[in-house]
Amino acid sequence: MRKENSTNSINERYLHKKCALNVAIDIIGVRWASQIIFSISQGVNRFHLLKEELPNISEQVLSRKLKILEKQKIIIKTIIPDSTPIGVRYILTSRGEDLLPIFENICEWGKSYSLDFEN
Amino acid sequence: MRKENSTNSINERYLHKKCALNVAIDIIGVRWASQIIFSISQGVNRFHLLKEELPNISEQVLSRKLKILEKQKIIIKTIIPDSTPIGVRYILTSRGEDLLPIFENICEWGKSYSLDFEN
DNA sequence: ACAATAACTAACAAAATTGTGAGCTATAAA
DNA sequence: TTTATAGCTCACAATTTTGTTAGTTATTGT
Repeated sequence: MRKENSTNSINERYLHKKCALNVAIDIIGVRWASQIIFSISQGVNRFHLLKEELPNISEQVLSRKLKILEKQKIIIKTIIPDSTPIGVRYILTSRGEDLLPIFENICEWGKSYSLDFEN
Repeated sequence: MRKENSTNSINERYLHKKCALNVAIDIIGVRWASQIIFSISQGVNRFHLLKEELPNISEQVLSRKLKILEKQKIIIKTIIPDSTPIGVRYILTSRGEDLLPIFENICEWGKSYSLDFEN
């Protein structure tokens, strides 16, 4: 899937090495990721709930994004005991929770930005 | 270039409307953008200096990114008077400067993240 | 037996971002 | 007059991300 030797990949690695800012940006900067993390923090923490909350996301895309966030240790997938059909709940790790105050700041910045442009 | 009626565009608009967090993320989350803003804040504020600092970026890509940041009113392009060949200097707007403390936080988060993964 | 629900997955296609190669303008120094 | 520097722009191609369609498993309720 990913070509390790494309300029694209080389540039990605270059930026990651240059500054951890770029590492973080590549995690939170992809579509849906920040919104999913925020939604989970608000209690929208199950597959079908996220599907309702984000009506335009397909199941395959949601599944993919959750899997990536899990691999990045930002969320943990837990099985709800004694549930049928089997229930899954996603919770934030402490690393995931550390993002929430940052999101607050980014959001504030975004609001003042939107004021100028969307109106 | 951009298809206004693709699901991709519709989803983008949906997320922007849902929360300004997603507006901001779409600005700072594209390749090179955050690094360029940070570099300019450090005095690497001319076209050729940025080219040196980021050896893997092509002139066309750098030019494109600067133009977008200018349109977003994050940087301002100023002509250096009485310079030959004509010199250009990029400076951050106050909106651009407001990003710097946020970048600090994101960077800190990225560092602790990298500790777990890159080593 | 059949539909419904939760939570996926695989193969594929479309769209968007990112990068390439060549060329341009203007000025000045060698 | 050729070369160098600063700062670009164009048309195009490669790569990556994002979205689509059609399934699957397992269990419960009807």
